Amino acid sequence: MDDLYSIGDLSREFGVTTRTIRFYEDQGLLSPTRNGQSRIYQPRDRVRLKLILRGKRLGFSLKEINKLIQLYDTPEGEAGQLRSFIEKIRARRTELLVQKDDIEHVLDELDTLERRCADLLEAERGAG
Amino acid sequence: MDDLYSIGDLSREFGVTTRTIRFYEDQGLLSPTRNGQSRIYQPRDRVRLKLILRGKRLGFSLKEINKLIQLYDTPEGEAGQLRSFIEKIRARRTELLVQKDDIEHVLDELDTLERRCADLLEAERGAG
DNA sequence: GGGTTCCTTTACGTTTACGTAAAAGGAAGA
DNA sequence: TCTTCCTTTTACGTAAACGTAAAGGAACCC
Repeated sequence: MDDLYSIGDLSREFGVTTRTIRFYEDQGLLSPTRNGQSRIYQPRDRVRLKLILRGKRLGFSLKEINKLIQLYDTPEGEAGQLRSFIEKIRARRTELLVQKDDIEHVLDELDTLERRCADLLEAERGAG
Repeated sequence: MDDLYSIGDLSREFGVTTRTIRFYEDQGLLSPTRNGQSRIYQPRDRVRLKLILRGKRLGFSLKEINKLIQLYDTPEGEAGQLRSFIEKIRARRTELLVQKDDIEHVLDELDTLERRCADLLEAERGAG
């Protein structure tokens, strides 16, 4: 229909089970509307699922993902809260920078490994 | 002593519990020597623990980390094995590139969020 | 020789993130 | 109408990665 998705649609599009999607809803990460009993997902729900899966790829727990999402949703005030939010953001950024560094290290190492393997293959071809 | 570490040393240095280190050993990721009953860690064990923790930061499971470590240790031949190793390496690299991209996205978003929070703080200061 | 600290093994408990099975309802197609 | 497919809720099961508690041994300090 008109930019509306069933649970099966999203399941297929993102390669996760319907169980998973329902679980995310149960954890408060998604809140689709209903048509009778059936869940109906709007584009914004789809975007949110995308964000959740990105968070997962980055090793965030669902709880953390929930908090990050709430960070977007609540443009709320109160200085204390805001300051602690900023702290969390900075901590997270530091972690991510470390992760990025890790990734670059590992990419280098993977290059080395692949070359080593290729060399070994060459050697076998020459001898075998 | 002379480049030897107790389990407590490593625990303190890397900020993990001794339970965790023993668990890694139980899973075949570490194999320290012994002095009587006590575990003795050589520099190479320390390096390996470092690798394990980096792997964890990147979201690898202990099983995957085990395989990656074995990739280093076994310069073994047989073409079939090598080809499948190369496949795995390439698949992993693709995943890591996606992760790196994810991280850059999130870093941008964190910047935006932090600025938003800072602005809100300014506003409160002006009003409060 | 009692206290403290560090180490050991054994083993049950816990959290996260789903998997999987059971039982049932609605809608589309032959 | 029968079958098939998609959906629902409920609920027990599970793998990973440790936490935590119990019970004990060895070393050091005063």
